[in-house]
Amino acid sequence: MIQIDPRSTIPIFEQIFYQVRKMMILNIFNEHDQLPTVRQLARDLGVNPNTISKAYSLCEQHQLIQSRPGLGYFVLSPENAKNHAMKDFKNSFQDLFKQLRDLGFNDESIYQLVKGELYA
Amino acid sequence: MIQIDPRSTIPIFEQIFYQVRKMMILNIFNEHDQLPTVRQLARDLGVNPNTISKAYSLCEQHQLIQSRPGLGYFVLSPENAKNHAMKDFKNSFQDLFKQLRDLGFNDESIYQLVKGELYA
Amino acid sequence: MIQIDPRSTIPIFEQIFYQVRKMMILNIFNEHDQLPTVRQLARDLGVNPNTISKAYSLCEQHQLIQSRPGLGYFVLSPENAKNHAMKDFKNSFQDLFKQLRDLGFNDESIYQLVKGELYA
Amino acid sequence: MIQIDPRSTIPIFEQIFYQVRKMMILNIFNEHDQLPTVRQLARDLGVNPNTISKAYSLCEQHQLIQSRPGLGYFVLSPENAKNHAMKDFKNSFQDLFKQLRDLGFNDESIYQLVKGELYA
DNA sequence: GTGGTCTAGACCACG
DNA sequence: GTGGTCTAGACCACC
Repeated sequence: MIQIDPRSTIPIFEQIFYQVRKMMILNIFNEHDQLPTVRQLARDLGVNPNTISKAYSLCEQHQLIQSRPGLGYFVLSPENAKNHAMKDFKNSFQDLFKQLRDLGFNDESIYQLVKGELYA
Repeated sequence: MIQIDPRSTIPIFEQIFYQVRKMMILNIFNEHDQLPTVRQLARDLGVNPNTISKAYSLCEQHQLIQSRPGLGYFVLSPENAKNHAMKDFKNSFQDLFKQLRDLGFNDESIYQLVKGELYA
Repeated sequence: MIQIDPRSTIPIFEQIFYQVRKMMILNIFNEHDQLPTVRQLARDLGVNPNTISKAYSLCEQHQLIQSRPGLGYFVLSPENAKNHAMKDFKNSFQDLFKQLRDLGFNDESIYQLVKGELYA
Repeated sequence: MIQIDPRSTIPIFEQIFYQVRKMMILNIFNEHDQLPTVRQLARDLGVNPNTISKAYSLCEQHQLIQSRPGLGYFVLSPENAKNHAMKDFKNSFQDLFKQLRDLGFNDESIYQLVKGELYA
């Protein structure tokens, strides 16, 4: 289910982080579910187990999943996943708005630009 | 006039690229103007001249400025700068929209989200 | 009666060791009492029997309980449990004091810190 | 200046984290100072550069230091280091108090125990 | 079996 | 030169 693009500039471990977060938001991974084991996912994706560990550790840092040594990784809070993602998106939009304002755009013109793109 | 943030995660050469593009859009740099020399700007910003060269090369590559060997770099087309920036912004918005749609958001909810952030 | 937290970072076999020690100190387990059998406790807690064995072995190793092959495990000495726990606590405090002293704290400031926390 | 004990049960990367935090608190590392480079410290301590990276990343996660790719790691906030350490110590004391209370100790007897150990 | 740590060594981007 | 990513493979503790 998890897919990566080895040619992307985004590091593999980050891609996996986003994928796990996404699947938690889409309720494909639910609370208390066990994630694919580090070794299994490494085999499936054809990457090194350390890379998976790094991805899962990143998820754990952000309180999305939890490791139980000897057992595996388990989904902690899909709610956190959603909040985390929304925060990211809001920051991204605010960053873009700020850059546009710095370029002389007023809010009305930004609004028109965004609207045009959304319904393009 | 050009300012960089050494603590930012954005590479310095990219920051300079964006700043040059921005100053062309704001008509601070106008057509045919000469840009600061590589060495001068390197001194002013306290960075490696190679970094300035890389930034200027990036500008040239995108048809914003032009090098005249032995003389320096000169503004080519503020119009190109504006088009280039708009293309970037549109791509950024489209990327965010795509990610949100992948997370199950429909266009109406994306619209509400963006609107809420813009007039926050 | 014995409870564990599978989400804790403390290994389960250690948690069980501490619980047994605690129940001996609180006179819930008294001298000569038989402990729950390895299999029974494993079922009750939903953990691997090997984990229980490891916990009981640890208790035995510290002279808290005694195995009688073919019969089970029996409480040896609640007194030892208490002494063992006190030694642990004293070591923990001494470790913390040492670390604080290494950070430049004098005994008076440590005293104030601890007092503040105790009666917080 | 940084020292590790390879035989300790505490992972090397954590030992280094604590050492860096300590040296920031003791003003051996001051704001904006550059830390030893990853490769240099790896050579000095005789460990793998990846281990140093992991230690430094941990420091960065906790907002103690900051990486500037291509330049090195730099001290961010000795104040954060102090706050972070104090939080750790307070949690440790509270944990010990809680365990003692669970064993039937009242605050007065805990107070006497700690006082006795501190001025032992 | 599981995750966690560590080593050795390669390659890349940035300055 | 710097840090960042990734691989391959080892060893450990825990279950």
